[in-house]
Amino acid sequence: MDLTRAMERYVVHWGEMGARWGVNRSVAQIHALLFLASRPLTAEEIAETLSIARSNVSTSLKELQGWGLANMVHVLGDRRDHFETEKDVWKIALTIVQQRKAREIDPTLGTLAQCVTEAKEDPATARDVVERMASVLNFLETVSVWYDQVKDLPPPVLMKLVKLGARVARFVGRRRS
Amino acid sequence: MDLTRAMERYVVHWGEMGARWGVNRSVAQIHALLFLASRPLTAEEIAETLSIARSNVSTSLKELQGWGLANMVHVLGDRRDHFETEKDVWKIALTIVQQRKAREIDPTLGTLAQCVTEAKEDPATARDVVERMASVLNFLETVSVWYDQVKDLPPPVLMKLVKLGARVARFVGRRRS
DNA sequence: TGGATATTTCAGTTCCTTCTGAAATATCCG
DNA sequence: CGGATATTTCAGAAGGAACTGAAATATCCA
Repeated sequence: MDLTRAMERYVVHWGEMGARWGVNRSVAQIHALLFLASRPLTAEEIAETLSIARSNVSTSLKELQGWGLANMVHVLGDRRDHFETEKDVWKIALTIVQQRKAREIDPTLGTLAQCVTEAKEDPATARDVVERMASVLNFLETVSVWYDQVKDLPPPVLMKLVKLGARVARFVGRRRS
Repeated sequence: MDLTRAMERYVVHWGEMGARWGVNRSVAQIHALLFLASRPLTAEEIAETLSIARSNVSTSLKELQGWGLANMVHVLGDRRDHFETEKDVWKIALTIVQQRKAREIDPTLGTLAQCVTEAKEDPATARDVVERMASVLNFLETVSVWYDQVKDLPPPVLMKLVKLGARVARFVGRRRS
C-alpha cells in the first residue's frame, strides 16, 4: 500500500510509542497501518509497505490477533488472508487496557497478595514494610475494581463520565483555592 | 540491606513489571527497594542488596531523580548520599503518569496535529484516513485535558471521584440491562 | 594540602529481543 | 494428484539496551 508522507510519519511515530510502552515496534507499526488503511490488507502488502520481512509480519499479526487488535477477513475471490482492525479509538484503548490488565495487573495482584501474607507471618519483616506492600495491593485492587465497573460502558457514556470527572475536579479545585 | 523473602519477591516482581512497561529493570527494582525501605539507603547498600554494579545504581538513581521518584537526603554525621522515595502510592502513581504524559503523550499530540494538518492539505491522503488520524488526536487530547484537571486533586478526593465513577457506571449499567 | 572516601563517566562486553531468510507446511484449484 | 500459491516455523544474525569495571572526578576532613 502506498503511504503518503503524513501516514508514514503516523505509522513510524506509533511504532516508537509502542516501543516505549513495551510493545514490539513492528507490532505497533502494523496496528497503526491497519488502523489507517481504508480496506483490509494482506500480509504481503504490509511487509512491502513497512519494509519488514514477510515472516515478521506473520508473527506480529498473530500477536495482534492474540491481543484482539486484528481480525482476519476474506475478500471474495482472493485466497489470501486479509487483516483489519477496529477503527473506534475508544474501543481500541479499552481493548489494550483490558489485555494489559489481564496479563499484568491481575497476576500482580496475586503475587502481591502472597507477598503481603508471607510478610505478615514473617517476624523479620517490619510492620511498616508490610503496610506499604499492602497499600500498593490496595491501590491496584481499587483501580482494578473501578476498571471492571466502567469497562463495559459504551464509549459515548464513558466520554460523559470523563467530562463529569473534570467538572467535579473544577468544582473541588475552586473550593480549595 | 537485608531483604526478607517477601520483600525480595516484591522487588523482583516490580522489576519485571517495569520491564514490561518500558522501564529499565534496575531502575524499577531500585524504586521498589526504596519504597519498601524504612530508612534512606546509600547507593552502596542498594548495589549490595540487589547485586548490581555500583555504577549501575548511580545511573539508575539519576534516572529516578529525573522522574521525581527519588530524593537525595543526608544523614547527620554521614558523608554519603542517601536516597529515599515517596511512600504514598497515589502520589507515586500520579508522578509516573505525569512524567509519561510530559515525555510521551504531549510530544505525540504535537506530531499528530502536524500529521493531520499535512494530511488534510495533501489530496493523496483519503478523507477517511485523515478522519481516523484526527480521532486519535482528539482522543489523546480528551484524556490529556481530563488528566490536567484531576492531577492536582489530593489523593483522597481522587479516590472519591473513582468511586463516584463506579457508582455512575453501575447506575448506567442497570438501566441498560 | 594530601590522602581517603564517595560518586560519576564511559568504553567495552554481555545479554536479550527482534528480525530475517530459508525451509517446512498448509491450502487451494485445475 | 500435483503444481502453484500462501503461511508458518525456526535457527541463526543483527541490533540495541543494559550492565560492568576501571579510570576519572569530586568531595571531605585531618
